[in-house]
Amino acid sequence: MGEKEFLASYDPGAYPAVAVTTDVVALTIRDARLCVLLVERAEHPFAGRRALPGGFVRPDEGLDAAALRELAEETGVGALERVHLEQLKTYGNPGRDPRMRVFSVAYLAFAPSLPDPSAGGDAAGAYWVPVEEATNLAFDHDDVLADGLERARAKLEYTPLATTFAGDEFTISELRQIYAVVWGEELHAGNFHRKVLSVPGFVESTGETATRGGERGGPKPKLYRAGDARLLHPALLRPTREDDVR
Amino acid sequence: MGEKEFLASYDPGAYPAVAVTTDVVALTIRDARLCVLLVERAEHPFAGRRALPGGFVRPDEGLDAAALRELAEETGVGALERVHLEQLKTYGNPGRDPRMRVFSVAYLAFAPSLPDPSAGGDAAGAYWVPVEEATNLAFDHDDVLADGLERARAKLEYTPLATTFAGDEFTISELRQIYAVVWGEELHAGNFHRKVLSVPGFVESTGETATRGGERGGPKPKLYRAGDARLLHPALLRPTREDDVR
DNA sequence: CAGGTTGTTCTCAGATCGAGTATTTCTCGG
DNA sequence: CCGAGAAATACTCGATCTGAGAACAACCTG
Repeated sequence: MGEKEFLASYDPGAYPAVAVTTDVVALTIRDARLCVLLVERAEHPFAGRRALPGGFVRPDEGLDAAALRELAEETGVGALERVHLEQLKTYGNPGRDPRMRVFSVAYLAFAPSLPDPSAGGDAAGAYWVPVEEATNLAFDHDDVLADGLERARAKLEYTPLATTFAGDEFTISELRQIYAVVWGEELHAGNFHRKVLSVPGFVESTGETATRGGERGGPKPKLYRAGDARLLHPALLRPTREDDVR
Repeated sequence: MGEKEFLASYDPGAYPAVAVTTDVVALTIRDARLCVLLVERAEHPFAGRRALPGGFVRPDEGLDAAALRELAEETGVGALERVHLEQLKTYGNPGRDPRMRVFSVAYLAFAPSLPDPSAGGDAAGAYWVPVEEATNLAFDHDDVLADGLERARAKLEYTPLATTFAGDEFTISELRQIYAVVWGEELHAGNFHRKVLSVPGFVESTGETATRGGERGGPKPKLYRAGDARLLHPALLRPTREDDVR
């Protein structure tokens, strides 16, 4: 019966204290690797272990605002205009924090390549780690990261969010690289090209051309910017996986 | 820095109390209408208004368990084997409950047609309401319901969850009805038939035939049961919507 | 300059889709 | 008991989409 059962009988202090935090799975691409932002824990539980950045939701702060603030504190502000931030899932198993009942609302963030976070913000020990190396995290953050990665991979299929990993202007090949890195498999260049240009609103041409060809040769590619689509229609599906049955 | 910032400086009682609840968007199909389970509030805030069923998460209870318990309390147990329950989203804006800071973890449930809930359980005022009539709910439950409906509609596209609205055995037409009711539009019978049978693992034949034809005529349809697929490959897409751009 | 790489466009066969038709088997109201 | 209408299922057809590969020119590096 909604909150009413609880609140009708609510006696402040009668219940054990609970805390609500937000944790952020912030993803970016650096050197053709998918990386996640981690911090090193100094304090007691899991001291020395790496964890996702996060923290307490303040009394008058919304959840989205709390996640955005945490991210800004770790990465240094300013770069935050182009990030995409969305709620991922809430984790609240008893015992996930050894000290008290903590509910963590996890968020997923996509960011273009950012400078090393150590420089700005009050977070001394924050850094980007390739996702394959981000194991053995504190709390249940291994699970959170895994859920975030799966969500990110799925979102690339039917939303234009891959463009938030790129700069303002990008080439089709750079976009393909993003898909390849996040999905962990190469894509057919010709088909990808055709597909991207055929989905309405995915990218729009700037009319310009890059000043240089690729690293190892090739013509100067055309430049594009993100279009106005919110959903890709039809979707860009991952190469067939076998995990569709069981 | 995870929970550590908060907990390092945590002084029980120094922070205003917060509460965590679960609310359930439980959907079923009755009389060819998509219905949601609502309860009538008796107590103070929003007294007399309808709300989603939900309640306080107990100290040693996980989130999924809390949602399942709430649902069982409202619908009467027993029927719970065939329900699908998944986390939807967490709502925690300050002010969403006028009395104190409440975080609500919303769940989405799909259930086959159930008996009227008033009969069983301790919830006197629970009943199924067609979703179009479920407006003006307490708290921010209008938003929660809207999010749940959108999620449900999307999930039918790429998962076999529509079968959880049906009984153990069903006909292709009954399945089509479910899609039509949830999506709010008719589907081409022939194409739907072809599609369902061509997606591996969606349904499997029981070899049996219904004992009767349709209400208003037609041959006795074949019976099927849910297959072992977790994802539909390729997906069953909704007829083209225009809300893909903006 | 030569060889290898890349951006971009085409081709082609196979799968899929929307729409419509055909056929057969029912139910129901005279 | 009959005939009309409805539904289950199968089939057709043209348009579209997909994956795989080839072609070609532009461009880098050495």
